[in-house]
Amino acid sequence: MLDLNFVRANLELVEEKLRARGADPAALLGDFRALDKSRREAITSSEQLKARRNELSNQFAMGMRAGSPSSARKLSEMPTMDRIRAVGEKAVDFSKSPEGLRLIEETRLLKEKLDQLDQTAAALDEQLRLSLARIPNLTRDEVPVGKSEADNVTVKTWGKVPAFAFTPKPHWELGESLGILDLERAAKISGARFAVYMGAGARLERALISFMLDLHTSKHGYTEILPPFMVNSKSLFGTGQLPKFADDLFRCSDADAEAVARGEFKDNDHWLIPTAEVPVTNLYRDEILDDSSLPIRLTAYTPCFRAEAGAAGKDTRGIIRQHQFQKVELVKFTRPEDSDAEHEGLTRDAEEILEALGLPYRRVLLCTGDTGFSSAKTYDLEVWLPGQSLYREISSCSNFEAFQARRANIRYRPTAQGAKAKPEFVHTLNGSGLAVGRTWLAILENYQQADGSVLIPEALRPYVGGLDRIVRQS
RNA sequence: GGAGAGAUGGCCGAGCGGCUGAAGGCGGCGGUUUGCUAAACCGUUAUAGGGUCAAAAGCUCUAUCGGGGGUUCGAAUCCCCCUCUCUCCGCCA
Repeated sequence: MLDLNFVRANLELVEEKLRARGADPAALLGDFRALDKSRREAITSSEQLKARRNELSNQFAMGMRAGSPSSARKLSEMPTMDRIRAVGEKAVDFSKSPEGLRLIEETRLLKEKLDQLDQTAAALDEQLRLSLARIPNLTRDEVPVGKSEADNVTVKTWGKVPAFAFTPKPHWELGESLGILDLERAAKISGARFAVYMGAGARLERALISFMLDLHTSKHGYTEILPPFMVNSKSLFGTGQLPKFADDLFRCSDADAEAVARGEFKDNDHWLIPTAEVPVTNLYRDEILDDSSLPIRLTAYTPCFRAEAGAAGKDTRGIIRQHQFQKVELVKFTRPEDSDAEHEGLTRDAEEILEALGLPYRRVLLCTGDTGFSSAKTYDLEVWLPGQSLYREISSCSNFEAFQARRANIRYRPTAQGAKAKPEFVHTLNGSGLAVGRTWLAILENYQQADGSVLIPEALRPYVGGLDRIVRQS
């Protein structure tokens, strides 16, 4: 979410940034000015009435105290004689006096007006909040302007694309013929876009998870987290999946998509996580972090569940696009001034997994049109897939700046300069390190041999019990 | 699932119908003292949204004691609903 004050003061800039994304500023910001203005007017007049109400209430309290000491002091604290007198005074209670009755009447009238005004103010506030919640993050200036992934810019390329003396096969052929991947039975038990891994295939998937977590925790300084795989809608709002992307999510029977569309986010409904980013980033929702604890670097393995509503017919072969896939995620919380460097570092941490596994890849800086809703800047890592002769996304590393922190209310208290430091929003970042399923298939395609077997990368062998090659299983 | 107890500021913890945004303590910050450190003492220390202001500071108003609703002239305090935490019982991987 963008800062309301910032949008108000920089409306032209916001419009320009939205256009760069290919969004329609008029549709998103349309009546922003008018809405903002009437919201503030409603708040102002409501607060004036409230000030008057409090004033009347004070007058009443003073009247009670002057007219009837019994109300000013606790009976139990009075000497006996005062107590007897105080009880007698109830007959001349201030609340029954003409002045008291006048105050009560004015307050009552005031309340009627106030109830109405407050309703208007709340409705306007809600409208503004909701429209703000649907505006994507502003991309940074160094993000290239472009419409689609065709306009992304390759920043670097690593590794040698392997040359084969034979025609390399796609992973679905390799997986089936090796007997380690069964898509037909997966379709039977769960439907399309699911996979069953068997034998060395299952072992390889598990090995990759451990390998990635180990590298990130021991070498890159991340703390391992194992979060819930279901979250509530408040969390999904916090990281930006809701309200806009409800269709991409699987939700449980207690989750109400229509309520979400109205801008109601609950803490007692359940949705399957589309990425570990959601539970891990929301770990610190509504908290004020200690300055000295930053940056916080967390890594988590989770399955990820995606409805893939808009992807009908896309990537139907193999396991590129699944309703459930495994992923090791990297998440950071940083001071604003550090997020840029931490973003570079996080991307490097993901790249090192690819390098350790000897998988050729390139790093791509996403253009404005391809950058995700919540992100200010995103690098994609794309792994080379010889079976299909193309680079395919295997990691996406984003700096969200304060966008998610503002939605999730994650702050820290700066201690610099000794001045009275007000809490500020942290910057959040995350990236895949890596998508395990796609790493699995990249290994199959890159390490396939003429005889149809697949070599296991050196670094991974300790994780598969020393196995150096996957051969056909019976 | 059943019974009970609880949720208060960065943290702990009082308050249980009226100048209570909230005692006290801890922590933080500033200062005094001190050869340095420590200790002691004094002061200060919530967040958000409005208004004022060119802007900031300041001043001012409003809201906030788990969330929502109600009673009342007035609610942290009384009532109802919900969520979460803890204890006991039941069930369960």
